[in-house]
Amino acid sequence: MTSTKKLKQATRADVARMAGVSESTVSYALTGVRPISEETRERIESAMNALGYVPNAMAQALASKKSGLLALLFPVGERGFGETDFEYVEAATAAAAEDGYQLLLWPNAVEDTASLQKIVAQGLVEGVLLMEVRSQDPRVKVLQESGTPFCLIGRTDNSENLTYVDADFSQWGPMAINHLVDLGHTNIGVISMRGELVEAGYGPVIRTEAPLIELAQRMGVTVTIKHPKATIRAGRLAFEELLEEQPGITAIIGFNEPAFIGALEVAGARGMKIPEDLSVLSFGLSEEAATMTVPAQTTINVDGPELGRMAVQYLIARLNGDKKSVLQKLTQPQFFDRGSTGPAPQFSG
Amino acid sequence: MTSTKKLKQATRADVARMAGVSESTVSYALTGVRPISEETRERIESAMNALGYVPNAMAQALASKKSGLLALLFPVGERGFGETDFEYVEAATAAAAEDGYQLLLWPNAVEDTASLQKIVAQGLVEGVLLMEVRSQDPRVKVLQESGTPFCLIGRTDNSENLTYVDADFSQWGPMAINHLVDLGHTNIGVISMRGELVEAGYGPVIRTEAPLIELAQRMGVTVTIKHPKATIRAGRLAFEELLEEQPGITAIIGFNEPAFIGALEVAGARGMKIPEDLSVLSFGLSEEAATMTVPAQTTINVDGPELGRMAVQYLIARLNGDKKSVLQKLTQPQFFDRGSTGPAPQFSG
DNA sequence: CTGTTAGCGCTTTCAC
DNA sequence: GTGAAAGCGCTAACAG
Repeated sequence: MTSTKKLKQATRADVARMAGVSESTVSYALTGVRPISEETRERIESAMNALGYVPNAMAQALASKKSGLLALLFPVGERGFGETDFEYVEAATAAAAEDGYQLLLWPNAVEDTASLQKIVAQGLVEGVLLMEVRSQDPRVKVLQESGTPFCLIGRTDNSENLTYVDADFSQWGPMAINHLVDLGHTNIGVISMRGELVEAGYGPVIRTEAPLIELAQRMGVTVTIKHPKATIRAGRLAFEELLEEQPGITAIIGFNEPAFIGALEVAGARGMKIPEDLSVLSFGLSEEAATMTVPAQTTINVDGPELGRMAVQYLIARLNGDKKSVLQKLTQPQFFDRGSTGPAPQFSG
Repeated sequence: MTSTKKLKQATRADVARMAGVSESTVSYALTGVRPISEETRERIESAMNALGYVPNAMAQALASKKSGLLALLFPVGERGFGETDFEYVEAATAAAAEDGYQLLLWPNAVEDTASLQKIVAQGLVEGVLLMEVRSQDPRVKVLQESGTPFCLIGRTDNSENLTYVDADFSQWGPMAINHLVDLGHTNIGVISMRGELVEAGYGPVIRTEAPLIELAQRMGVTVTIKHPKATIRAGRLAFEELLEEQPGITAIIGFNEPAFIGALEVAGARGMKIPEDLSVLSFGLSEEAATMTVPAQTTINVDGPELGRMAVQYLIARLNGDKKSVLQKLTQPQFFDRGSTGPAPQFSG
């Protein structure tokens, strides 16, 4: 048998009876909200142990209007930077557990606001975490109107008054440029995300590219950006174009995983050695992926676990009644030097 | 403001009052458990719409003893085959949602049976899904004793009477051997998992290696298995040893991601071309990782989504009172030919 | 310091 | 077909 009969759990009434006190006294002994004599407390505790008493979560939730549950809303079919996603989830779950909360997974299409509305109206969860936030995210309004506390992992365009955590993409470009310029590179290519995302105003691309371009200009560095589709093939073409337009390129930055693989294939096919002939650096590439290439890739990444953790903490702060403080955080990028960048090659011709 | 004041949800009493019926009639209208006159039903429905009524999940759960929640117990700090994990979770979540259940994430150490016990005693969840199951898994006993229905993703040694889904590892080896033998290979190396796992009787390794060896022998194929630690360095050494012992090796199978990267590095350094000089095949490598290498890797994988989905379905079957049928499933391996295997090279010397 | 007493919002038996 | 009423197990005033 997979499961034996479900044995009946002891209730507070049982404990009260056995300890010879009232039910409420048992409650207060548990919460410590009011003083209990040492002797009573002991009687209650031994009764609880004897009965193997564990408070019923649902009754507690119903009576107190606190379920101890947080929802993690993750859109189905929309993946951010690959597999890093699970890191967020793991870290968020752990952070929640630390404060006595549990995480509920809610897969949901971004547009499906009807379900969202229903789901929060059920009163099951106390607060909501939003992943894969769009610059115009319809879910935000629904949550605001329902009065459910929430925290974004990411940002909308208009997020001044929202609670959120996000990667500070504005630092990624400058970090990369500085690193490469320090190595002597002055002509850099970028295999960025597909054009539609840029046109759609997708936050991460926009916030990354602008400061990158700006710093490059200030430093007198040539930067050429391509926006191929997210396929290996498109990446190959993009890099070939890049080399055509800028034969002097000595470094490339990738922000589009499949396309960047294509670019690296072309580099390999042309006999360009990494990092001797070409320095290579990826944005937002998971450790697993970064170590699969030969050589492994130097990356600039979002700190997923930190993001997940902070989001939960902010949300819980709101639940605890913090209505006033501005709870917004941009996390520092992580730089992993795995040796795929090196000094700019000297030109022989 | 992140959140406006939480507006009071209409209750069933409100609906009943507005529709001019009793509370219980509203309930029955909702569940359809007993016949309701067309006219009454309409009055109730319009009242519900007018009030924007949504049943309170917690009250429902308390009264009916059905929370609609399933727990997904995933051990912290123990990762199976890399990032495939999230696939299981996503698929499981979706499958649960289809049947009106929600998935609760419970990070938990395998040994922490005390927390597990407490957690199921709370009565919050109706059933439990176990990931990363060990051959001797202490959590199984706890769940059995508590009478909580559960389903394993994986297997214990003694799982005849348990509900589980697992990858059919016994097919992986033969599938790989057949594929390689078809291509003419007769001397094959395996970079498998670290030795401790084998000694500890870790299911996936044991179940994979034995049939692989057996079939190889039957087919007269030389197979040499190494069990390096899960590091690139260990993998390099292991492959060098392999080449030393078996200079005629023409194909290698990887079941240890970091180590296999090391092996591939050595192959590259020695100028062995894939697949011309060396055929390469990986077990349990995620698509992302498999496409990062050049060339991309042919893999034999567990069908994560299928596993997650089936696990939920089996669990729900148990919840629905199916106590008798044997609910056990071994899923077929997935073969992805990405071109890293090819005809065995002809010896030139 | 402790007990009494209403509920929380819904399910479900019993009765008409 | 419909209603009344007794809980589910716990919380939180309100009373000492």
